[in-house]
Amino acid sequence: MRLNDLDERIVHALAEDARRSFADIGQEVGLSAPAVKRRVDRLRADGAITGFTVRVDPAALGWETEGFIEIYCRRNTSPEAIHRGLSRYPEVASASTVTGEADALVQVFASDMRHFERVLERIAGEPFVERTKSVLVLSPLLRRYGSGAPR
Amino acid sequence: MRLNDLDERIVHALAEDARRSFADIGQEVGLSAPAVKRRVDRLRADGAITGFTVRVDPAALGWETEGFIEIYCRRNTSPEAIHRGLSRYPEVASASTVTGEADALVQVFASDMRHFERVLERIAGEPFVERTKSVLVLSPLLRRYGSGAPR
DNA sequence: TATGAAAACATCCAACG
DNA sequence: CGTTGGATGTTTTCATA
Repeated sequence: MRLNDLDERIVHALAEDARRSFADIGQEVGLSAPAVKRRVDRLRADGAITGFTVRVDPAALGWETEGFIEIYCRRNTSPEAIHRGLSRYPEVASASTVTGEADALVQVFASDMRHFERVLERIAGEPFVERTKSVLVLSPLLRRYGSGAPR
Repeated sequence: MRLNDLDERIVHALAEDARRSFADIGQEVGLSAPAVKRRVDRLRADGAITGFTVRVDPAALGWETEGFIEIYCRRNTSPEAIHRGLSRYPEVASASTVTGEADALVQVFASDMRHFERVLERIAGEPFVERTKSVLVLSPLLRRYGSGAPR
């Protein structure tokens, strides 16, 4: 799908502050509050906007330990099953199915090594998980668009 | 700083939908709306919450192809050198040094496979890079938090 | 099909207990 | 931290181009 100029400016405004009022955004882009809302509703319905989220500083939240867990699933595990299984963990920041040997790559934030280990063990114990392989982040070099989508 | 269980549940609720009302979140965590707002204000002031943003479908913005590149560096490559080398690529969304066999894990968004391949080749040709190993994202299952502050 | 005006409704937030 | 009430924001309805 293609965004027009007005939509792009609205998305840009929301990207900077997703809690700005529609009236406020409307003033910036030259529309009334209802007009902005209608466009945002349409963008959500079309799937261009998938949601609104909070930008957090992991360290400030006490999540000092970051790592990636590669998951090797049992045969015939659906992506939906993986999603269901992983979405219960608040420590999971992102997850994707990937090409290559592993089936999924999961990004995890934990308060410390003990916490990370505990999460790893619980995920490894999920019924759809055959085995895991994990790497710890030593130091984040770049976090341009974060773990989310780029703008 | 340390945040308690209540703060964490509030952040989690906002991560799922940053435009939910404070009253709504309050019901979930067992607090009144003003109490939730006070905590959110404090989390913002402390830098734990750095803002609110919109989650956009990368495809809608023309970023159809996502992948991770593991970088194996030459001996004696500093994290700073990796950072300098990678920060010139707008396609690089995040990068970290990691434990394990590879030295760094790099997240890349590209417009399509050809674009991704071009970026991969250019990164592989960097003087500090010995070899690379990459996986493509088949489908993103979960994308919970927005970006933290770049460090 | 998209917009603005207006009204009904919900939410926010500063002051107070 | 909860409650209150005036201010502000949201969302539906309706008329218009």
